[in-house]
Amino acid sequence: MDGLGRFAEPSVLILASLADGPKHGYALIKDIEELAGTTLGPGTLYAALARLEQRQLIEALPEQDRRRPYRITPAGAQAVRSYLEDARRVVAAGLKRLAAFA
Amino acid sequence: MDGLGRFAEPSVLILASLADGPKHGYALIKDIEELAGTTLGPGTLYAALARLEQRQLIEALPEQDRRRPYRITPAGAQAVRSYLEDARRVVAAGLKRLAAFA
DNA sequence: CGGGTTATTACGTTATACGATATAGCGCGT
DNA sequence: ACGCGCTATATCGTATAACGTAATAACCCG
Repeated sequence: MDGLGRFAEPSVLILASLADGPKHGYALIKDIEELAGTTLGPGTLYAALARLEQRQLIEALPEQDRRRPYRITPAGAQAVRSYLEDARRVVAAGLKRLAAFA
Repeated sequence: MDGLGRFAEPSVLILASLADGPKHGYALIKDIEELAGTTLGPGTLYAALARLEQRQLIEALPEQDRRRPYRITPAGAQAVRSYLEDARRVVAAGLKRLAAFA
């Protein structure tokens, strides 16, 4: 393992993935692999989904086949947008400092 | 409180702050407030410092006055750099999706 | 009808974030 | 001299969450 993990806050990755359109759990795992290069285990993913639904940042859609799709809510989109904008600033500031680092 | 926290992984913020030059704990709190707009409590900060030192991503310098300064190691710089570069990609991808979101 | 893929749920361990609290030296005004 | 607020660090407890593993089951294809 590296010193630090990678950037992989599951809830953020899930919301970002759902901005694309509704997806069910398994599809999220696959999409996030492409989006972020991280594979979320089922424990991580479904626990995070439950928390996000509880906070009303996502909402469940009617089950189809064996799939439980989720959709991002306006509150969820808002939350992830401000998170990502904040992150962009911090990441830029951090990289700038590192560039100057001997 | 917002739905999600802000982007604030203490260890990343600490390493980014130390890229500027060695600092002791209290100075880190102040610097990170400006860098990221987050105030780390003492519990968060000193615990994170201990973990980072244990992983040799930072190293302690001799105590001066009542201050215990830390310096980032090459391994620490490397770790935070790859973390931030990864984060930059993911954040950009996420914001792109959100921009297309109705 | 058997094996791999899709899909979800449940469980246990470990890490960590974070607030609260404790301690103490220091500088300054009165 | 006294108290107050700021600097500075340490420690404890709790709640949350990440994550691996395993269990379950339906589906498709050969």
